[in-house]
Amino acid sequence: MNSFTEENYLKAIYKLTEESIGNVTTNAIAEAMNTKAASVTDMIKKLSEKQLVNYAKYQGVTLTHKGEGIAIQIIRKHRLWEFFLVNKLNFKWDEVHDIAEELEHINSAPLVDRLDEYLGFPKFDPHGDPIPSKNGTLKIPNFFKLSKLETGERGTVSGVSDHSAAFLQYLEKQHLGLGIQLKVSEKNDYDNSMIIITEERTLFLSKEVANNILVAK
Amino acid sequence: MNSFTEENYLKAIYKLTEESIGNVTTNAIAEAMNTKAASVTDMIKKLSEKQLVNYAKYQGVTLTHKGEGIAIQIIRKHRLWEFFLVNKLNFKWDEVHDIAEELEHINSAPLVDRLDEYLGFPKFDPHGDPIPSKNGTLKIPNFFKLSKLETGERGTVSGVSDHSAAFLQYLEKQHLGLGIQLKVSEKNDYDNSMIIITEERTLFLSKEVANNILVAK
DNA sequence: TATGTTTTTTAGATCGCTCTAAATTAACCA
DNA sequence: TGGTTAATTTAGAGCGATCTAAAAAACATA
Repeated sequence: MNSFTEENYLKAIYKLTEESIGNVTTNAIAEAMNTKAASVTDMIKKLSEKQLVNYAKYQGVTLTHKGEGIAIQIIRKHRLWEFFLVNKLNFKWDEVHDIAEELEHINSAPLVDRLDEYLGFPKFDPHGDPIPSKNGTLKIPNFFKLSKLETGERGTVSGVSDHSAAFLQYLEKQHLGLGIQLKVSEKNDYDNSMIIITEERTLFLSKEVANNILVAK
Repeated sequence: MNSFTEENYLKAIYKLTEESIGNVTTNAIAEAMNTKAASVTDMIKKLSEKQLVNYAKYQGVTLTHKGEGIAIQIIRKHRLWEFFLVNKLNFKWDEVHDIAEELEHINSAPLVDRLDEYLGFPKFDPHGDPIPSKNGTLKIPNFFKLSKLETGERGTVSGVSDHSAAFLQYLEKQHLGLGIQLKVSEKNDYDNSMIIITEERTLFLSKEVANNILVAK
């Protein structure tokens, strides 16, 4: 059995691995976990002894097969619970992250399986992130940053890369949510802002916002 | 904020208070928590500093108003989650205790309130224990030990005082569950065993079993 | 490639919770 | 009421996770 802390390290390393090429550095983990590099080194050694990460001094880490499996199961739990909170308990998508951070550490395989079944085996969580299946497979959807669309192109809002309440609430205010169809009406080269048209309204979006919205073409 | 450990101590003290008269002793807590008396003394001091228990050396403890409030909220969460597991996820009543022991420490008032609403504000958990309301009130139902019924008396199975999987599975095997109506057909003074008649069958129950079944008259 | 900078690791300490062993206090009973 | 037993507390230590400060390795670039 692994502690909450160990699980959080594995999850952080998994996510950093997705974002980076090559090994994940000590400092990157420290930043992601809001802790100090020295603490990370200690934990890495422990995880390495448990064969959950591959580690050589000064070389950063990668997850072992076993470590990756655990990380994926935690992510599965997190996303299933988010789905539950939004679709059964009527939470808004900006309210569920912190609660799911706690729920993801509940340790019971039958609970996860029954929850999955109860929810109808959902494929995506409320933020558009794919939910790993029981056996740990996860098909990465083909989403693009909205900022990559060209003038005149159309897309459907399908995910976000910033899960903060602040960002999600901003989208809410603009009436932007998953499933919204849009068309790029104008792109501004100077600041990379853009103007888009949805069924409801015309919106001005900054570079930051357009970068954090994921669309399917 | 209190740690899981602190919460478990408060819960244990609350339950011991229900069962005993006067202050709860160090040894009783140690036994309930599966730990050593010395550890209990340490924790008691900490809880006392936080004003969650009243404590004087060698005198045992009582919960303060604040401590009792926290304990009741944990019990509320435990019982709501048990109800959820049985009634929504189709777990059996002997499978839910350990999972609820984890879920009860999830910290989110809106989560508890919405769960309560989602479940239809249930009054009793799957073992017949009353679920405290949001404001912490808890009406103790008027249940008796089955062993207290006299020959010829009737009752309805309404609760259990042993929540172990072993006991619950035994009841299951005898087709005894909440709501079952029964009549005492015979009591044996020698070993305090009894024979009861339900709609379905006639059962022999030992003293131990009859002591742990609660009935409403 | 040598030197300065950044990253990472090590050493040593702290905090929360637990333990064993020993000391202290309370309770019981002859 | 004094002595024995049982309950409780104290003292001191360990473990997991964290930190700061200092040392070591890797890197970057002039």
